[in-house]
Amino acid sequence: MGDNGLNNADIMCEVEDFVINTPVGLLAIKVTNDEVIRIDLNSNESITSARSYFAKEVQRQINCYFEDASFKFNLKLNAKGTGYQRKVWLGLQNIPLAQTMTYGELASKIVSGARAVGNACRNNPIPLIVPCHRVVSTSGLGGFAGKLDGQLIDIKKFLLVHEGALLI
DNA sequence: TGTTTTGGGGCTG
DNA sequence: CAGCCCCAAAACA
Repeated sequence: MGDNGLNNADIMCEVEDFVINTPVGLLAIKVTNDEVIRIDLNSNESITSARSYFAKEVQRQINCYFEDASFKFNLKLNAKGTGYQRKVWLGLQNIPLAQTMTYGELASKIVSGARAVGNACRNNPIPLIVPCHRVVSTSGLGGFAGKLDGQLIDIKKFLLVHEGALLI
C-alpha cells in the first residue's frame, strides 16, 4: 500500500461498469479484468451490456444463481475493507446455502459483538455473492444494504425464500 | 414495550 | 492519539 492509499493493482486495472436486469431489479456491477469490486442493488441507471469476457462471465453466473439458488459462484472478489470487515465478510461466505445465522451467532464465531458484525455487513460492497442476506436478527430479518425496511428488505426476503431458507 | 449495554468504524481536533 | 457519534443487535426487566 502506497502513501496515496492505493495498491498498484488499483492503478493498473481498468474498471468496467455495467448494469443487468434481475428478479430483484437492476444491479450495477463494477469489475476489473478478473475481479468483482462492487455490486449496487436498486440501481437507477439504465441497462448497459457487459463488454469484457470477465464481465460477461459475472453476468452469466448471476443469471445462473437466479435460475437455481444452489449455483455456486466461482468468481475472484476484491472487497476493499478493514481487516475486521474482511473477517466478517469471510464469515458470511461460510454460511451454507439455505441457512441463516444471527448477527450474534456470527459475532461469537469471530469473537466480536453483534452490532459490530451488523456494521461490517452494512458495508459489504458485494451483496448477493457475499451473502449478507443470510445474517438475520433474533427478532426478525434485520436490515439489508443499510436499510431496516422497505424495498431492500423485500429483496433480502426474496433471496432467502429463493434459497429455501425462509418459508413464504 | 422500553431501556441499557454493546463493539467497530469514521470523523474531528 | 482521544473523544464523540453512528449503527443491519441483543439482553433484560
